[in-house]
Amino acid sequence: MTIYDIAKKAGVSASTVSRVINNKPGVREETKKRIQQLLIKYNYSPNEAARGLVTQASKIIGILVDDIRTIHHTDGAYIIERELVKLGYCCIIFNTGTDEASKAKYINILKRRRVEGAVLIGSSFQVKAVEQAIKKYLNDTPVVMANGYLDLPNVYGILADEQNGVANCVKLLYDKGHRRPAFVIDLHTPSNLAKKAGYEQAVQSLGLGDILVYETNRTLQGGYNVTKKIMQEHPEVDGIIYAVDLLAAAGTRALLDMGISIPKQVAVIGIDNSIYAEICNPKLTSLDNKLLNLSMTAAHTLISALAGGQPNKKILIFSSIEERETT
Amino acid sequence: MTIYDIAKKAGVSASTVSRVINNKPGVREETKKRIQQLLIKYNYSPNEAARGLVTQASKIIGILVDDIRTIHHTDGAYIIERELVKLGYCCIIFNTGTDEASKAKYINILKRRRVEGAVLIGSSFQVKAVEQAIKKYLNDTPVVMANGYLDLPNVYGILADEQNGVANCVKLLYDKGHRRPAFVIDLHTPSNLAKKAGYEQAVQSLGLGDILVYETNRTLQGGYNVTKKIMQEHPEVDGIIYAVDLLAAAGTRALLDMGISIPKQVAVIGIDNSIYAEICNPKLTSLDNKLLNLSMTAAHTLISALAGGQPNKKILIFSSIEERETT
DNA sequence: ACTGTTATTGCAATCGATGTCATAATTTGA
DNA sequence: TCAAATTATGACATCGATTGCAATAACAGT
Repeated sequence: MTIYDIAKKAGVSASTVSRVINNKPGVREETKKRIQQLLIKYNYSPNEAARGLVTQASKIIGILVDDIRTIHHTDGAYIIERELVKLGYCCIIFNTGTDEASKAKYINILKRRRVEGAVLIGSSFQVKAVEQAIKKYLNDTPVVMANGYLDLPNVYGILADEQNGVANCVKLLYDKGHRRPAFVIDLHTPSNLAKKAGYEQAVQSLGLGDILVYETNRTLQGGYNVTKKIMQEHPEVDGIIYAVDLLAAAGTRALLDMGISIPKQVAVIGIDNSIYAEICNPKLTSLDNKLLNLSMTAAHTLISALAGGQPNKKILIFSSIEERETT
Repeated sequence: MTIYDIAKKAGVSASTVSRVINNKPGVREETKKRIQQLLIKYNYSPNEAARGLVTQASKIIGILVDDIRTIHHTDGAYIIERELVKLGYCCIIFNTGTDEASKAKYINILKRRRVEGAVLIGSSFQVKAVEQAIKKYLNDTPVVMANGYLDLPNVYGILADEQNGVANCVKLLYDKGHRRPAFVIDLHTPSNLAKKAGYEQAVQSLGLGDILVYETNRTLQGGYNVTKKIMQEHPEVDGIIYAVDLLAAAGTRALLDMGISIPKQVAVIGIDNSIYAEICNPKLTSLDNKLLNLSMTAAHTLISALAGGQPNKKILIFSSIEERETT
């Protein structure tokens, strides 16, 4: 059922039908009524692709998510979607994985779909390949990075202040008498490297001795094993900060299984203050990077840019520590 | 940069450029090379909307998710997205909420975008308003329901066998000597009602006395409070089955806080076997509805239907119980 | 050299909308 | 009642691709 079919049935031209559909003036009330009834009768729905072709407005926003195992990234995508749908946009969502080349490929797909804006969720987009792809394909399309930044005229960055956040975690441990903190990292994303830098900075400025950074993969088993390893190699450790709550959750279990009391002997801090932190028993103290806030800010930055506004190029979201039972 | 721009620069017609882009035969090798170089030089990307208009193929799949708080629904959406992207589709994702009218609205949006197929994730799509909207707008578009079914020619249902699954949970408790099971439900979705029916059926067939069904909202606080209430009103209860892992996680904490030992005094079973069940301490025994399997099956059912195949109209996915530390 | 084939290429219609401009219909004013 | 102003409507170009068919070019074969 096209606009022409309706026009024929109504005995008018397509232009008139178009006017009615878009509620434009210049149609006699009587014909308008007649056309509206036909539109309903035949379940007419405009073809947005055709409409977008002539209006040069796809009304599509592209959302790329780097890692779907990261619960707040996927949650963030849904939050952003919800805000944009309110304005009549629709969102195409892709999970790109962490590989650079495939990210560039997805940015090209966004171009082919002629998206009006894009949101890149995850710090791993902060790489050369993405920068080049944006320059090449999304040159005059607003791009908002949720927890990342690239220095391009059309890119807006919303960043969590992770370095200071983690430094504050070390200070919290220090204030509670824990002088030998370790840090567990999984992926080497810019975000995680910032966290690590915060840990190192605080350890040095407080004079807490050697840096103790351990690596593992982002699984419960990984978090469990690395924790046992830490305690075996460095029994003097009395606090562990994990790059994500998931690992911290596994870590607390490892500590309990080793008969170590939390937080008395070893304190634990997770990062993200996700639902995991609350489900855990004992409940995790966690660095709250305000990721919900970050996603909302990303959405509204994009909305502002789409409306032709001049949003801030770079916004820093401050963190706080949600203390629970592991410190 | 359109196909005409490239054509002009190459000194050929748009048709020839189109042939090169789509790798069709009938272009001299030399001109082909020349055009390909220009395509790269000017970063040409085809406008998929224009292409879709003439080919009558949007290459878009619509995914509707009823409740983004349900972690396996959102995960399911990403799994389905990944499978379809491989075939060159792109997915528009909407979260509809549980309200019927808005679901119909989103189905209309899918129509306007001329999606080639749709996936509805969540049992709450199993309602009249959705049935009518599908009939009206997606009449000859394959629609796959992940955990739901509607009797329409173009609808395919992938269903978790929740009723039997929960009945088996009651039997498991029975076999372990727990004779007074309670059941906690949150939303009144068809899925949850099936779970409840399974509970009731098993309690009756095993002759375990009164039905003990409690309601709460899907929050940690809700799960915590309802558990305390159950134990206060019915201290004889020795097993609790929760409609979702999240509530079970909160419930175990409530029991522990009351000084009740798990599973000796009261056993706990969650449903979905999500990451929550593993993060919990003690780790939750959980009914595994194979939701990952369900999502994959949904994706492949849609893919088959898109390819013109005749997939099964209704597929039942059998569940199993993942026993951990709470039974 | 001329005709018959075959390999290249271009013209023009099409997809389903929108929007400009011209024209037809209606209303207003004198 | 007729010109002028206003309102309603339609014809047609356009957006950026694809594609069937016609036209041209290249190349054999005799």
